[in-house]
Amino acid sequence: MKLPKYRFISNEIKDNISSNLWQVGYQIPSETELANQFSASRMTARKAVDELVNLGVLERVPSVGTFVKEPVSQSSLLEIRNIADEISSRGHVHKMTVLSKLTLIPKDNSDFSRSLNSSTVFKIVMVHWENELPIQLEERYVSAAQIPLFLQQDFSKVTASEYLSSITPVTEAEITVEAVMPTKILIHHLQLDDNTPCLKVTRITHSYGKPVCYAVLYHPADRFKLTSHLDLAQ
Amino acid sequence: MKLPKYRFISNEIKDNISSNLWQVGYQIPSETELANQFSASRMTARKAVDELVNLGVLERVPSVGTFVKEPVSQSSLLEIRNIADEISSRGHVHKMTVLSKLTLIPKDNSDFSRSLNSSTVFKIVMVHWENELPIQLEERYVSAAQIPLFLQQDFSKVTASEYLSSITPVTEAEITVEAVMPTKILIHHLQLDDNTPCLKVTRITHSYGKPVCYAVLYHPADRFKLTSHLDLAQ
DNA sequence: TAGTGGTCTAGACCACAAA
DNA sequence: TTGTGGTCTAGACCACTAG
Repeated sequence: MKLPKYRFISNEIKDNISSNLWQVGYQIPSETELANQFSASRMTARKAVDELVNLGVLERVPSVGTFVKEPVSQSSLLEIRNIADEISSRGHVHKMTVLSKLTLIPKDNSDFSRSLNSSTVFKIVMVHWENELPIQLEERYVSAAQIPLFLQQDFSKVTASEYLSSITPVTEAEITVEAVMPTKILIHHLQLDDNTPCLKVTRITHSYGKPVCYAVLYHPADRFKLTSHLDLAQ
Repeated sequence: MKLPKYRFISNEIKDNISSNLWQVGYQIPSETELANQFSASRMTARKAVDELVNLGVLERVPSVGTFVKEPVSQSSLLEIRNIADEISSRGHVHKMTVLSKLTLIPKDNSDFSRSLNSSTVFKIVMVHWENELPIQLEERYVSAAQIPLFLQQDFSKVTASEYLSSITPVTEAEITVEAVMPTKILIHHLQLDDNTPCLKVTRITHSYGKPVCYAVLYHPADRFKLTSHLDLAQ
């Protein structure tokens, strides 16, 4: 029932971070210092730091120090990464333009209405840019009943998926990936040759069993790959 | 450039597992024993075990011992299902034809040689058919040193991925998905129009850290979608 | 009771980065 | 030169399990 000392230390560190006392980029006390502060050996202090490094909360830089790490946006597996983060993690500039916002009463035969199962649906169409080059056209449908303020958000500051997951966590996702030839609209907005295929990613996200969002993402083949790393052990 | 001792120990353990000397459920030597075997302190031996526990390769049972853990079967997440199973689960007939079998001494600049890191590589090219319609062209590269009998298998009975996982379990995978226009060879073998894009799936699988297989799978866009279901909760 | 993993200590030496 | 993390040692005590 007793808390190990290293766990106590790592909890204290976590508290300092979650209370914003130690913000992203902050250099935490050295292992020796932590050991002194908590009257522990360096090995024990180090083990506390180890835990948080493995959790992705801290980052070690040899010979320099240990720092509070930028939290990774979404979950680990075939992670639905935030496109804005992904672009900026490549050191590039992300921009977003909205093509249209609509409120729809879906016909029952459309794909998204079957999935969302809602009487009123918001639709938004956006283009994401990486360094002035369009990289993704995003069509997104959400249930108006669940996310009533969806269309009033400014998605150039907080991406649509960030906004949605701040309201309601994503617990499940269905993903479909296809290769398609672009429509005229896609050719125009993504500035394509007519012979460039596109990756079409259709993603239905659920929150505790309820469908939240139906999204269709188009990416020019020559500017985009989908990658994922799987750890099958465990 | 020197390998830390704990890494050396964990490599030795991994070797014992991947060579099937220590099978699933096997109780590995205790930490004290490992320390003696490798002339290390118990803390160092323990750190080696820690690594593999975190990787999900080993499992500790307090007061009892440490055991080789069951790897989760390949099917769980974003699984690329066995194409034969998938086709027959749709009630269709699967057939496979081999286009070529080769033994290669890879040049260092090829994608697969960088990944496989092997001096001799087997390559096999196959086409999978669903009800007399070609649905996938598979290019597969494996390390000759690791899988010496690869080319002698009859993959119409046991698929290549089944054979490989019977020899050595897949513990990790890197997957890349792209949309590409087909080459002439693809157009011919997959019986395509020249305007049909293809999904190109590149998959590198590892077994306990060692690369096992580099596979490139091409699917006609109009006959194939990649789907996957994710449970993000927990 | 003997053996296991879980925790902890008080040292030590190293390579490296920054001042 | 100083401080950092990276590694390593040779002990120690504990709670727990199994024979």
